[in-house]
Amino acid sequence: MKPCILLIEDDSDMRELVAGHLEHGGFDVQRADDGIKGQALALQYGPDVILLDLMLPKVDGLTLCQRLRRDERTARIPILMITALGGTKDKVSGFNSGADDYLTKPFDLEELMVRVKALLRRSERAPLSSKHNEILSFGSLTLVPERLEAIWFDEPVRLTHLEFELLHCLLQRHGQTVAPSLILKEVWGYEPDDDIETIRVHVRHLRTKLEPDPRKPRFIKTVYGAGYCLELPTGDQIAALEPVMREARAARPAQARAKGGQAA
Amino acid sequence: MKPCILLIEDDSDMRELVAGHLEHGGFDVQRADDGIKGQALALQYGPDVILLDLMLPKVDGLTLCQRLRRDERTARIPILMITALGGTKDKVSGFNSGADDYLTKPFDLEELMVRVKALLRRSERAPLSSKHNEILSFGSLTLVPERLEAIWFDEPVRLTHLEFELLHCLLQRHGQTVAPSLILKEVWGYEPDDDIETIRVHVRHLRTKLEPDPRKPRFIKTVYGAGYCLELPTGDQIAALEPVMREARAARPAQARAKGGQAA
DNA sequence: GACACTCCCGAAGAAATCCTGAAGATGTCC
DNA sequence: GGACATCTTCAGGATTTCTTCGGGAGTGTC
Repeated sequence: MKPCILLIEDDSDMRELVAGHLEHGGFDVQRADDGIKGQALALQYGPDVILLDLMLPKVDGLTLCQRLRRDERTARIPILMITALGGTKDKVSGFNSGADDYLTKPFDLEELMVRVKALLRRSERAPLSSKHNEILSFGSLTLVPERLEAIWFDEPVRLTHLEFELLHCLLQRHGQTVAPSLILKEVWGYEPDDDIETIRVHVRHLRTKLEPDPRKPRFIKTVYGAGYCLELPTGDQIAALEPVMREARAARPAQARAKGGQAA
Repeated sequence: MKPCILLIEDDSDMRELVAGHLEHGGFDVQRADDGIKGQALALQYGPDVILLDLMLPKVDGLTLCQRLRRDERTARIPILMITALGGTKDKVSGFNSGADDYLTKPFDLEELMVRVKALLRRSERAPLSSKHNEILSFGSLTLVPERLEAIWFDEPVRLTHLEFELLHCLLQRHGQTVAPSLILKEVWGYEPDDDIETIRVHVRHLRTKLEPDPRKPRFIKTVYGAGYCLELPTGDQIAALEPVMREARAARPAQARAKGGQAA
């Protein structure tokens, strides 16, 4: 039985290119060229995965995504969003409408294939959001569990598993100081042990990846004798910080952030 | 069991938008369109979180917030304040009247979600300052155990553990003279020893952080031969003192208050 | 005013906590 | 096995916080 994929994309060239590749890869592909038809087809066929372009006529991708999530019949279908990153912040912060993964144009067809298969695999073993596999967004930060990535001021930052969990833990308690014991329980699953040293190292790694100047943390603050506290910018602060972030990134080699991160 | 949220907002469009999103996110939402109804519903339902708009007919948000805090039955419900103004002034005065978190319009619905969930999680947080976990407020002073901070005349002041405990101890006995032996027992856990010298130093630190002129204490007074006594301004005195505080802060380098405090 | 007592100040030592850099340990992929 | 990424552990140093101490100022009593 071939897995069924719903492809919602208005540009016909792109649509046929992608659809052809998927069909050649052994998938059944349903096509839609706007949001309305997309929603109808999603209900009609109950596809295994939905590929959703962000820019769509009639109903845009974000709205459609939310609608699909709201409807019980389509709520648990994995959605892969296709977008042009680096545009307005609204798009990035809009990932929270319930997508499971994303892909930026232009993308490699093989990479698309890999991601679709990953989504299919995941929906088999983890029927619903068992832990956190939903995209979570807050201001200038977006966490994408599917690819262990943080989109931070419009640029993807690769994280390790523990770094991701740690950041997730702090984000869930944004503005609050989180005690080491709680972090250990949530991220490591430890009990009343106190291996605080390990936390420190991972916090440092997060800082080198996110902070403009890791020596003087702006966002991941430490509260002496109490724990760590995440303080993300909101509203106007985001726009005000953008030049700072850009400059900091230009100063540091990009590879130090994207790949090595801590060792380099 | 769904967590219950009380949403107090006069603008009906905004109210339904937020309420819908929260309900979709798995919350029970009670709605109120003015301060009076809001207070009534808070008592009736005992919600887990209260979303409170600042601009309200009948009773404004700040006043309502203070009232809710004063009433034993609603005192420990987390309050998330929503306002159109982004000025930090309003923000801290929001905290000052007892709010736990703060959001400015326009805000991202997902961000609201994260904050609400963070507030719900508060109960499980590890108490930072050993015993006290709840925001304690009196006039122009608010103690936030969450961050080991005191909001003092609309400006956050970072405290150390002992400073916080000491101030907390004095605030709980506001207007009374607290004997050193009692302070030692409450803050240090000592018994009838007399290490009064240590107390003096910490009182001094508090004074350098809070008093306009630490040499002539206005608020943390010493009662010769008896102990210390906290006397905070009330009512009109607060407004009268604000220019004094502002001037004192401008005269001293900000870093001396926020960071070093005592050593510098 | 002399005296004992209490309190404030500055600073320096002690202790706790945190950061840094780097080295092992482990697991994965080719 | 070797290259690589990740996680943990550790020692040294920097920072923050807490305590202690001597000198001096203030307070109350005789």
